[in-house]
Amino acid sequence: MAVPRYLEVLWDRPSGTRRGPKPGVGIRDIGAAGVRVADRGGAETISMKAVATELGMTSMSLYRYVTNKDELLAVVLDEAYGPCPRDTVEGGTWRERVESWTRAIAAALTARPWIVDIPLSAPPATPNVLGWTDAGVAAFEGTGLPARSVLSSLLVLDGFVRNHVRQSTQLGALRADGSRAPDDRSYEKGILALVGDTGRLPALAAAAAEISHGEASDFYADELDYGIAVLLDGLTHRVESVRSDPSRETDRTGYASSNRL
Amino acid sequence: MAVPRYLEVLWDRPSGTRRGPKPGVGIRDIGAAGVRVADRGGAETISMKAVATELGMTSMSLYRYVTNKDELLAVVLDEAYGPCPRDTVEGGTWRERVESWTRAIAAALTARPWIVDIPLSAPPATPNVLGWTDAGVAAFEGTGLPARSVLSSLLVLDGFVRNHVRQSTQLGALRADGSRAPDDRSYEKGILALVGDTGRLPALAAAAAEISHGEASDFYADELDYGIAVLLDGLTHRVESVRSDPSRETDRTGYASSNRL
DNA sequence: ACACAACTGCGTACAGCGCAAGCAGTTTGT
DNA sequence: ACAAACTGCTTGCGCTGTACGCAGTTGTGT
Repeated sequence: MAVPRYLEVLWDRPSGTRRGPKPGVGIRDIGAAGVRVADRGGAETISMKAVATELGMTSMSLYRYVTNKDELLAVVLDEAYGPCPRDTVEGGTWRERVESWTRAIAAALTARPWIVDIPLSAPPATPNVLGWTDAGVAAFEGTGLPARSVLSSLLVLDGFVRNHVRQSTQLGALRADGSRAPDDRSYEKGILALVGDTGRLPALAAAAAEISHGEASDFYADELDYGIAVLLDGLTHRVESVRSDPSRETDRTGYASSNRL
Repeated sequence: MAVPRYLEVLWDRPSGTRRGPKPGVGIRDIGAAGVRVADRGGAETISMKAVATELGMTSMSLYRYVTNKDELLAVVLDEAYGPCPRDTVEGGTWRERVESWTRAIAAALTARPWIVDIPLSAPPATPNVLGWTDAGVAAFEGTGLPARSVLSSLLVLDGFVRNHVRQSTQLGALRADGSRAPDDRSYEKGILALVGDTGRLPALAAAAAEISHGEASDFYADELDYGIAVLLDGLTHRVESVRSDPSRETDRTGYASSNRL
């Protein structure tokens, strides 16, 4: 189970001298080409042919750089994320750092909403993606949380942001080019129209009714702010409990609920 | 923008009398067939041909029931979720209800991890999916949270669970058939091997090192417990602040952070 | 200098995909 | 009786990922 070649190249680890013609393109070029393709037509337009054509090659030439489409997607994904701006996790309290890290991820995903549609069968171990994780870990410095909890926290934050972006796109509040649309509440109204007269799902119908006759709002920003606030409050609670009882630092059973399913 | 026909049928809304031969299958049969296909080979094996063959039809016959693959996926998804067990949101405190709702979703997704791999371009307005949302809204009854916040909370919870299941599958801690594998920490060790000698990403390398020489643990359960605990703590904070200051009930600017990006 | 190995890029080929169009047979309303 | 509406099917098109093999280029070993 050696490290795949495209990863060696991405991490700039030269593997001795190479014979044969110089490669016509670098992997970063491939990633950038894929990003250009996806920026135009979304994640599902990333095909071997499309990326190859963008580079002026044929699709089969691409297989000299990646062994299959999954690797191509990983390369494109890494390029799409780009490097994490490290100043987002410098200075301030841990809570400020974590919040700004989370908002930086949200900004990156918002700029290219198709990122969350890329189907990957394994977490990519690429420089930029891991760079974001590294910055996230750094943001939690000084909290006293054990490493495992820090990574779990990053997963929670990242999961929320990813779902938020996906939902915003699906509801039309976020356009493919990253610009935002006003919330016309058509979704809530559609739910009302569909569910209202069936008599089923009374709780949801009531909620939809309550929402649809309020004043207009910015779905994207409101949702993001709410989620981040909830998550940070939860993390604060966690950090404070670890600080008041440092014996819990390596004991994660403290928060395990009794009714595991 | 009328309601698509497959939705009308899913919601049992008969549309007058129909001429011609009786349909050979019902949509629920189609959904069940799709679930059987995906149970065998994952979400990406759900094709028109595969589902049709499972039903003893040709692929083109399926188009008499759904207009495109997206609708087929929505039908399969609805069947895969199944109805929400309503007793999970009855009795107890709101926190207990919300926790058991979240764990019920986790159980449903864990039983069929391919659910999170289904690519949908719009949130499905199908009975079971909306039924889960309805139950989630009901779980929040009595919290005093405004409807919009309740839906936002459900999105946060659902987003976490989805990402948790995806991550568990990708790391090998959750198998395709829903059974769980022990955490061999191969991912952390892979990260260490790759990042360790590059010298970059020191925070992540330190975290991976700290994790990989601890005792073995159950990634799936630990991660799920941690996330749920963090989220519920955050929601509790939210509920308490609304209760102590009911004027915030319809004012969501209270938690908006100052540094929107 | 020369052979060989390694490498790049390309052309061809194949199975599978989503789906458009059209056709035969069945059921219903008029 | 007749037409409208419906089901299930066959055929076909353009697209996908990728296996295979070949020509040309470059470095290494003798």
